[in-house]
Amino acid sequence: MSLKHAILILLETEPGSGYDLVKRFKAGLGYFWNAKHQQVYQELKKLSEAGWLAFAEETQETRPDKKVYRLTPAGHSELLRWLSEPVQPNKINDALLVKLFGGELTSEDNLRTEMSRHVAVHRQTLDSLLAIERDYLALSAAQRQGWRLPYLTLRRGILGEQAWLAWADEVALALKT
Amino acid sequence: MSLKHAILILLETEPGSGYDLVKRFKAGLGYFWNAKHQQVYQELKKLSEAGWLAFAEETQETRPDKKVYRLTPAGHSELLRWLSEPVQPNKINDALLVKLFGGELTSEDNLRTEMSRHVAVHRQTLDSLLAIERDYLALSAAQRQGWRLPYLTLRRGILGEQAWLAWADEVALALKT
DNA sequence: TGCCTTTATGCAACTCCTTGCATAATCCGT
DNA sequence: ACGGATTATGCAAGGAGTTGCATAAAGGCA
Repeated sequence: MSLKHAILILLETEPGSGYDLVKRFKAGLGYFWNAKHQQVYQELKKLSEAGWLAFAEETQETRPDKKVYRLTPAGHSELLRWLSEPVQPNKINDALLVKLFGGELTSEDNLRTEMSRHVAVHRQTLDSLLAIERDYLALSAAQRQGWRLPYLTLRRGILGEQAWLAWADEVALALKT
Repeated sequence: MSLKHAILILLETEPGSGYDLVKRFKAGLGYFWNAKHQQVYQELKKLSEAGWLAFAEETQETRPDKKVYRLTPAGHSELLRWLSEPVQPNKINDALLVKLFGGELTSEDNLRTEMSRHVAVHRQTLDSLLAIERDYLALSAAQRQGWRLPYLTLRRGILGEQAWLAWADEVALALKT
């Protein structure tokens, strides 16, 4: 999987600690790659052992000490290798659809409630993605240049959420009977 | 996770062997819940041990023997319990977006090639979903009734793939520079 | 005759990911 | 003064999912 490579990408841009990475995941990459803090720490350990990362322990006085990780040359070339190699198309595992598929066995009311719970989540995600898009579009053309590719991933999030919500409308209509 | 429950749903509709289930996954549920044959067999074993499934060994003459699994009453009530309980919103792990996010480190040509590979896959998926939809719409209103909810999951697939392809057009435009 | 596909199931070993717990200092609000 | 959030890292155990291998008989095609 590519948690490894997501971490390499983030650290390539800027070295940081596990804790930093978790925050950076939440701020951006996290919309299309999920990772709990545990997994990040475990992966950092493995990546160090593999020789792709090196860390320096930084002693802090008012904060707990931290390990600042950065790519080694081997890590850098591994990242380039991965980028040049095809990634496999995403596999989907969507429990909500499983539930809907088998929904004859439960009440429509239950399905409607479940749907509205999910609609709320998706609407909120869409809102925050649109807020990020507004910030991006407010930048000067020169500044936008650096975020060109991440912006395309943001667009994927926006179009994906909009399609999800359009689908939810269809479902609401079908369950109204 | 809900591979367990996907299997329960399929077997509730009709008992079958592991081999049957794998085929049924490929035919329908597989568009939104992936499982390799290994995992299906492992899961069937666990579900039997948990008392949610029972199996009968069927001796066949011209074919290898098989185990036909069906829900026990405990399995049935577990399925109802699961259906009545909220499922958590889906987490996304999309390696292609990770790659695009870090795409500055590689050539645009590489990104374009990668995208067209994925476009081909998504177009094909969309085509087969649309073919299934045509079959569904050709049914009589009475027949359609039984597939009402699975049809909604099919719609999710169709709208999702269309949105994906619309996004790919945006990306193609952005990478044309 | 020889080879590939289909039917049918499974072990073993591994990686990936989640859950629960644990520690410890500091900052901030009430 | 007390409690909760923030900063910072990690172990241990287990569940979920992948990869590679193994077996075995029958059907279809060239």
